[in-house]
Amino acid sequence: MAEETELRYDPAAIEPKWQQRWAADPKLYAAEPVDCGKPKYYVLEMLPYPSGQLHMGHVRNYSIGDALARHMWMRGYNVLHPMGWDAFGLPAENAALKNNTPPRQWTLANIAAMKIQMDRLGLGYDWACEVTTCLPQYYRWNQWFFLRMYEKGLVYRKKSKVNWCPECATVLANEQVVDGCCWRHETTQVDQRDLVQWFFRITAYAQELLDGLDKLDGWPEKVRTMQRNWIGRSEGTDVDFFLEEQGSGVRDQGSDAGPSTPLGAKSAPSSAQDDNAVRIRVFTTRVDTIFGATSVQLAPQHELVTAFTAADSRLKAQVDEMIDQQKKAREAGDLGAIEKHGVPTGRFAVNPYNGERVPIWVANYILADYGTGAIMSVPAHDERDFEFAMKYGLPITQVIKPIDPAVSQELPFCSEEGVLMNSGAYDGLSCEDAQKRLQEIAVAGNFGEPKVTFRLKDWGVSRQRFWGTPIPIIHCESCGLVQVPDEQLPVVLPDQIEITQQGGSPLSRVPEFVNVACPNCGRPARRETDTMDTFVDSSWYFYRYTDAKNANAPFDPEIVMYWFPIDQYIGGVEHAILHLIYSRFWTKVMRDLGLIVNDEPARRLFTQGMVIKDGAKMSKSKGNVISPDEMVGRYGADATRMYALFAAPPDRDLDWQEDGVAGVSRFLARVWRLATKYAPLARTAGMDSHPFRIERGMDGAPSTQPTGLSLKLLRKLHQTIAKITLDFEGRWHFNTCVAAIMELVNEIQAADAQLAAGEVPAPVVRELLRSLVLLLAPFAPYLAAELWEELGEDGAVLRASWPQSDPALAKEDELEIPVQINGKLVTVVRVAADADAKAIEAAALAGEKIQSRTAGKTVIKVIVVPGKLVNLVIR
RNA sequence: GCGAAAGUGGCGGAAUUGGCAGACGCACCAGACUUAGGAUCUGGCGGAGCAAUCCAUGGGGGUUCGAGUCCCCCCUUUCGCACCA
Repeated sequence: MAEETELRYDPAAIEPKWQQRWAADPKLYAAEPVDCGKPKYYVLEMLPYPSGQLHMGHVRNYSIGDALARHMWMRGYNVLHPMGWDAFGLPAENAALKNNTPPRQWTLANIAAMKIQMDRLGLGYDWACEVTTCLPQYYRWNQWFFLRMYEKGLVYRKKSKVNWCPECATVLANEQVVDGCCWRHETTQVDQRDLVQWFFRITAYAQELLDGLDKLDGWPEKVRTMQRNWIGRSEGTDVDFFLEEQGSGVRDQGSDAGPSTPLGAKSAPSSAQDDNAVRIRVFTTRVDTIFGATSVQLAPQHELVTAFTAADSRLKAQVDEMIDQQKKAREAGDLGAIEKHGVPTGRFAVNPYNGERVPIWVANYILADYGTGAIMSVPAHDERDFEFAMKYGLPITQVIKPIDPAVSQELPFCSEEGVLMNSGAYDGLSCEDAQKRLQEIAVAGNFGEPKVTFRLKDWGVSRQRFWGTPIPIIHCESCGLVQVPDEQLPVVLPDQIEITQQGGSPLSRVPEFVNVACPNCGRPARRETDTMDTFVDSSWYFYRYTDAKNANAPFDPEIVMYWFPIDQYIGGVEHAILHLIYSRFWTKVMRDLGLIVNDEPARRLFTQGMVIKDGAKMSKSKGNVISPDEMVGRYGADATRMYALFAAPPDRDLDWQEDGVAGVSRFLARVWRLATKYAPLARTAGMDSHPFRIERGMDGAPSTQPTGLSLKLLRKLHQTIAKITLDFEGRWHFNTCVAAIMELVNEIQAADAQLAAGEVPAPVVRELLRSLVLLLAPFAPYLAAELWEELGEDGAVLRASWPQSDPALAKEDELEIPVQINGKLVTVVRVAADADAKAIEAAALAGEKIQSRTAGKTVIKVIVVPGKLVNLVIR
């Protein structure tokens, strides 16, 4: 065997060879037709943004998904395992600015580069259903959906304060604002601007999106909680306080020329409770405390404040300063830490329940965009109001006392375990009863109603960018907003465009794009120049995969019905609210459009941990980025992927240590040597030989039974099969799967001398190696393919059946039972695996160490757990 | 501040139901082989001790024959939310 030393595991030779073979076999990873008769399995990984470079997070995500897909193929499923590109978005425009490369060209080149990286990694995707969101074949359906939603009233336009990122020069959704800064530019503070924007009415589905979470038991609880908090449902009451008229002189002075009276008030009524009085609507979850309201607090941006300040320059200055201060705090990133601060407006409001007059203040802690932007302040029963009242010496009136007299009455008392006091006719009612009663009164008196408020806002989708889906609307001077007719879709992005850093939408500077005949009246009109948020693209791309080439519809409902819901979705937890809530919304909209029947996109969701390096997130700025190409080049794709699965359980963060990759690579080399060495022996056994699978005879007893070393190795094999199979069913601790394969290999390796001496029959060797390769196939596909061929097997290893564990063979016939005295380990005894408690106890007591330790002592109690342990309690 | 997850050797981690703590790998140490290699093989590797043994899963208490695992209190780290009325 002189040449043996020259043979080495060489991934650089093996991997390209199989890449070529696989590329020549497009059927290999292809989904089969819906009528193929097999059970389906849809495994989906989040599609990447084509930055040009895969990063380790992708490698990890895709290694998990690919292992699962390969396993399911081997289990005989019809697997859909697609990949695509989230190809619209700002970086392409930035690159265009920097390199003078058109976004399209830049993006498509990046896609080509990343596809090569994916192929090198050996990821088994069905490229026939590839989706690239920046191509008109895809985004025309964004436009189509937009129009269908527009027709259903789910799309609307409104002028609103929007989050504006000066760096992106575009609007951001609330979800894209993190600590007051842009999610892409973490140090760039977001401005507020007034713009007319397009919105998707996601709030129409707020309740359903919330309710659906309870049924998504295949999703991590963490994600469900985050979505619940984001939707932020709260039940309460809207109540109108009445604006008390000022002394007639003051009022009359400003009323004509001054601010338009807010909230539809007409003339100045004499009575505050007149039907025509200006109403200040507040939202409260604690209407039961309303008798303790000692002021009304308005957000600085509240429209009534604007009205007040128009006539009061001193107040205006104070309010402006407050808004400015909020802005600065946001810049500093500690909006929450800002001290409560307010100014009295000098105006008063009347409590509709008792006619009490309370001052109206403007306060910096009132959010303009939640509820009504106005609250009633009840210092005795709300911590924030308490803090505020203490600061400004506002009265604090207790109106709730605890039910349990033992509970401290110290204010603020915020519990709802109480009864009313100082509340007139309602004294003595429980908080809960009072809320109901007071709501009824408000409805009857026409000054309020029960109200459910959500924190979730409608989804602003307008972006003043070039590289996105054009919004398919035409502005016509005579017809207004006109839909682009379906047959004119897609509205295609112009090719020739100069990207500049000027504000506003780049498309507005392309006359050929903007100028269009109105589809309605034919007169000159202008196209909408906003493009859609890229989260639109990723909200439904996984439906398109099932029928990616359909030119007549976004997809064929029949095909979607077969594949959906997604059986397993895998991605990073950073998408827990943005992408995953939009996707759920889109699914419900498509269902209500009659396109699909499923309520939710994905049955199971798995969020993998981050890949970190030296305890910190990999980032260019920290200079700790490890490139997948480098790893693949040095150790091969198999070692890189397998390390990504081995180094930590998939749901936890993974610290990338190159030494670890080298270790996995050494392991694969060991497998390669072992398999190559004994493959010739294995091949001498016939293809159908399974001599040591236990056949049951007529009497139920095994008719063939391996013995000695063969038994030992086969037992380990079948234990390993059982362990890994179980993990694929749901626990997904692939790190221990890899460890189990290593143990198996170690055990076979330890028998090297006997194997070499021919002490193990060829059929057993074949069985061992064959199964080892099958177990390896989801984790190290290249090596598995290579060794499969080496073993003389026909066809792709992916088409072979996943091995089955034979429980009879996996079962140990002798066990080591630990024997404890008073809970401390003293010794172990070997007993038959099926020994009963009595036999185990006898064996334990017979042991020498036990004898000497119990001599002269009293054994009070003997605990025997068959198969587990013996514990002697002695004194 | 609120909520969630986590805390185990020098390091990544294992222990699926309360039952031999440290599987598997890395690093390290010793040895073998040698065409000297970032190769391979053998052995060792939580701490203390010559040893028998004792101590050890962030800290402290508890339940139990028995606790990394269950309960209570505390500490630390990470993540999410953070005036949502």
